[in-house]
Amino acid sequence: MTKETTSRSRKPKRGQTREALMAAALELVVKKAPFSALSLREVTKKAGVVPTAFYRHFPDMSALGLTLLDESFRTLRHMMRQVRQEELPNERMLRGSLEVYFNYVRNNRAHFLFVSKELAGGTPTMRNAIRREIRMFTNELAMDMARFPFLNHVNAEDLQMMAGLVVNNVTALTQEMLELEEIDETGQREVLMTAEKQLRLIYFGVGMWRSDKSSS
Amino acid sequence: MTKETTSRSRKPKRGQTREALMAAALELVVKKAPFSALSLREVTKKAGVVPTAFYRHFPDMSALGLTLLDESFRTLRHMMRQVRQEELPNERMLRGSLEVYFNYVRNNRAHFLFVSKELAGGTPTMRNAIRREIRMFTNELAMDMARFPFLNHVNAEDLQMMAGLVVNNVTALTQEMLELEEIDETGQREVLMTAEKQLRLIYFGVGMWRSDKSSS
DNA sequence: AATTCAAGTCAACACCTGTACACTTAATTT
DNA sequence: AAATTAAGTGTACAGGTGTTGACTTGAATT
Repeated sequence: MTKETTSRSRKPKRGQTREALMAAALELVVKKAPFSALSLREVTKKAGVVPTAFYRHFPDMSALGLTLLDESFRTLRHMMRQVRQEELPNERMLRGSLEVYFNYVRNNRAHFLFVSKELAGGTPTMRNAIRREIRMFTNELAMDMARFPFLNHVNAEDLQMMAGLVVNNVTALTQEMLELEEIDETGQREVLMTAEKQLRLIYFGVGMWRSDKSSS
Repeated sequence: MTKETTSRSRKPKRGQTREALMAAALELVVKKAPFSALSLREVTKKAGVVPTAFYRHFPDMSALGLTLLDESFRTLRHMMRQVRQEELPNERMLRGSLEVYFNYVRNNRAHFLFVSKELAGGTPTMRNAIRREIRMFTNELAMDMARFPFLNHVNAEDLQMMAGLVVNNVTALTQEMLELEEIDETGQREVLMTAEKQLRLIYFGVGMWRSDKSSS
């Protein structure tokens, strides 16, 4: 009967203050300052809760930050997995993938803003966590490319280099996108078109690449 | 006689507190936190001066930030101008240019760290100022490329796109470089080599590019 | 029905923050 | 030599900060 919520560590039923705190922090990041500049007190205030209540859910602000980071990447990884398993990369699907990705960015603006700001300005712990996630994406992309017959003759190191090139650019374009107003659809379309051209250019370059000269 | 320092607004002779304040802020950015998280008081403390002395040189912290930004880009522009006027871009000089650039980054680590952190986490004013500078570099690179016979048939929009691709990547690699310890020369060499390969790949892609289909 | 306990409140603390104001001092101008 | 002025100091205040400890409360466990 009342056993819906199982065993120990029952979910917070009515008191979803934890979520409120995370949402408040995220909102402040969007419209005020980088996460590292937020104070515990203003987060709790925005969450409509007394400062000391914070400690019932997180030991300190940096713990909140790491939770937020985890949340951001968990959903992003999920989306990436879907895009990836659709088809092997080729020029045709490029446009589609980019549209899906940037649409996702658009719908998760707050999380991306949070990550983007912390990537450069966060604590070392935070920065390393983010860079590790990005490296994971790069690795997965490199693995996908390895399966592409077109690239049989390219060695692992160069595949990594190519994937890095793509990821670097998408990251930069994402940040460019985040700088645009939410309503600026023209600007967003422009970024998308630039992205497509840049990736196509990379695609051409990849086609010409020869992994000779070994790795001196 | 005593007229060495001219007319009004004489240079601060002994009291080079202004420079001390800027140096202190820069040092704190390197080893503590993004500029936006620094307090006026800790900057003055590190500069060995009483808090209220700050106001003799800057109206507030954000003014110090803008001055720091100006200083950062003034010397960077100077270096870029030298590199640029050497020769038209081609594959041979690529390695050399990259070495010069990354060497410069290495020798101005504090300034680059400052800019890198403010690019994402600074005030809107700060972010816009930085993005404007970067856009200027992109434009200049596009102009250089336009002079390249190889690229006669590429229209202006696409040149801009290509320059953007290069700048995006160099920016990302610069940040990667800044994450490395100052003593990690192996890592730095690796970044340099990756950079060279990535730009060469872009170079190949540029060679294949055709600006047809106009801009739909 | 009694008990336990997670999740909330309130009051208080020691500290750090930006800035105003009045004062000194040494150098430059007159 | 006298006057001015840029650049430094010390004190003070009102406000924000993280964190403590003791208290309340209502729902889940027993």
